[in-house]
Amino acid sequence: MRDRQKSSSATIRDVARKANVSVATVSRVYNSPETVRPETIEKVLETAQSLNYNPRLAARALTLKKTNIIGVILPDLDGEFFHEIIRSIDLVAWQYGYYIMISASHSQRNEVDSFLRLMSQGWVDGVIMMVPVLGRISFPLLSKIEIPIVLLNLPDSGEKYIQINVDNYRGAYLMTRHLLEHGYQPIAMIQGPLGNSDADLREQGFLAALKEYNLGIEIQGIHYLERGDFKRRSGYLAMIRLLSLPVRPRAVFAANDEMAIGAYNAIREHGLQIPEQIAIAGFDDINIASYQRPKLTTVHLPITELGMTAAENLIAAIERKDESRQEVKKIILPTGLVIRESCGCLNHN
Amino acid sequence: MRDRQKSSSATIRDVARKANVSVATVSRVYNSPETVRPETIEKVLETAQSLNYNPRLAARALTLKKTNIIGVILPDLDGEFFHEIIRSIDLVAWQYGYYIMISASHSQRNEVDSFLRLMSQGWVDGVIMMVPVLGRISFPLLSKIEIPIVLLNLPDSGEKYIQINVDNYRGAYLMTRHLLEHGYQPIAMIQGPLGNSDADLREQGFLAALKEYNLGIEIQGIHYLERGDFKRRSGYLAMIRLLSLPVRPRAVFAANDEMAIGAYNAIREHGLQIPEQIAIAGFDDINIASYQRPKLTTVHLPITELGMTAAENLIAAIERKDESRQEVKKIILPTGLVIRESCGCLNHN
DNA sequence: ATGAAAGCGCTAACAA
DNA sequence: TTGTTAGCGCTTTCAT
Repeated sequence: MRDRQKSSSATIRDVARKANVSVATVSRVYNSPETVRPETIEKVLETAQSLNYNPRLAARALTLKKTNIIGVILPDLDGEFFHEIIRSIDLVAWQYGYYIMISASHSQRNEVDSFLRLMSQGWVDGVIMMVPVLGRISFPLLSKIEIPIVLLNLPDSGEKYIQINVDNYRGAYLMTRHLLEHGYQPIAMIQGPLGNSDADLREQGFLAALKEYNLGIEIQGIHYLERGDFKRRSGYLAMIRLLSLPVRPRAVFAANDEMAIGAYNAIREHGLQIPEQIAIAGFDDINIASYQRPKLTTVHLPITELGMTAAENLIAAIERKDESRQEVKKIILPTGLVIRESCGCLNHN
Repeated sequence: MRDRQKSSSATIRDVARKANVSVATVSRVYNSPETVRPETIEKVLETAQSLNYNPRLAARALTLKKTNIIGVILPDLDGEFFHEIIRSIDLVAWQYGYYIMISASHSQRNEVDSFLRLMSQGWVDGVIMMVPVLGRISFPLLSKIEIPIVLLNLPDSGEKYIQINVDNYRGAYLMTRHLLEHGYQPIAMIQGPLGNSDADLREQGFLAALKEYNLGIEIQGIHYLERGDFKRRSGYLAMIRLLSLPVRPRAVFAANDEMAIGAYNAIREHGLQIPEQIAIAGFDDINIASYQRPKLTTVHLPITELGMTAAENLIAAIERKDESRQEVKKIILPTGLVIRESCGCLNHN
């Protein structure tokens, strides 16, 4: 009458009973084994195994107020980036014994806010969040959250969170200089969408390099800056406008690879050669960049590092007790040039 | 002396006290509002809001033995598939109020088994799992898990789980027939890795179509089946072997798009034209398939449907009480042809 | 080194 | 309709 072992999994009490110890001892075996006698440990562990016992994490979470889950909120990213970010976060999370809970924001869902509410329901110990544009994030709401947050790729907003960025400015600056050094002029840029901080910084880097050469976006009254929206088609359209200029740009720097590929198409349609007549450079180093013909020269984004750094910092913040949990910190990860065929500079080096 | 409102979030008791009701009433407001008076509901909700109260899910999980989290275990997928699967699962999970916990299996981690253990720690109500090859999965371990499991894209193993597959056989069959109908002969196939069930089924579909035309993989003593490993390079190498045959195949069906793209390169290197001299078809319909020149004809995989169906079935199984939780069910999702340029059949239709 | 017991926040009988 | 109370499975003082 006493062995009504529920077929569902065993609890700490079952183990304690069967091993003739108290539940406290069983608990200790798992949490502070150094305080319990070796033989006891062994006995408990054996019993546990025979009962197929595993500590129920939810119960643990209740007492400890810690779930060991970290939330990851991502916008509508390119599949490749998405994958890479998750992978890298997962990699370090796993190492530290954390699980990851994901929200891939679909366009039909109020991504950030709605998920943040869930976060506040206590499922996660911390959050890694990437928001596409500053306006999309609600700082008042964010500030209600009492758990550590790591913000990815957000413009400098003066807000006090751990922020990890990629060096858009420098990447653009270096690429532009590279193009300039090889004598290309005029150089045009196909910009990203208005209000997108990545786009803004890339433009600034571009302009800074031009300025060093005493150039600007306007030469002889011709304007060499076109705006796109990061999508392929906008690159195509922007390129068409650029091609109809009285003086064609000798090189075009697209603010991302997708637009660069769009530009490829426009150029091909006009029967021009890349890089012989027009050099092209992109930004992001997405997978297909290297499959283009000619292979696209671009700026590499350190996605893996971004994810790993985010996870490391978040976990550090979580595990740093009380004080200074909401650390303020800004990390900028370096970008690097990937010189391939489309800029025509490969063998001049 | 009594208002030591901890700055950390409020509990159900705080709300009850402040609203002058019992905790049971507060709980009811959230779980069965129809059993409580409207005015009371309002009062409770207001108080809750003023206290910034949210039910602590971990506590709820403890009593209910239900976390509303579903686990997703994926192998080392292509970024695009990965993204798509997660997105689609997330989409329906969200709808039903579930969260998703992910494990992206890195090669350095014993993916399945180790994560399954975590699953058994009670964090998740069910698991969606996709394993690349049958051998990689441990059924003995699986059978210890007491929660519903949905298996994705697994070969028919006779095991009793909910399984959702994609119709590899039929896709390959249809594509082969398509090629045959347009008079191509001989047709070669670049196969996937040994033991991979997707690959096997694709081969079977291919052979079935050939047989209908009274053909086989061997014509005049020449063998038209080459094995690859689903990676681009193996497609390239296989194609080179195919090109050195005494009688070149008129069409080549690669068991996936990556290998088809590898084949493109080999063909180009030999100075041959696609599809004029050799028609090519792939399988998977990955993104870059349409960026190739000529655009790759391929078989479309219903990834979104796969993820959504998986999530729907898993949740149904979770919510179906006790009886028949471990339903046995096998769903096969249809694949479809995507006729583009590389098969040269576009305008014959 | 080990045990007894209180409590984490919530739900669900059972009573009223 | 609402309140009381006993757990859910675990950790952690405080005793022993």
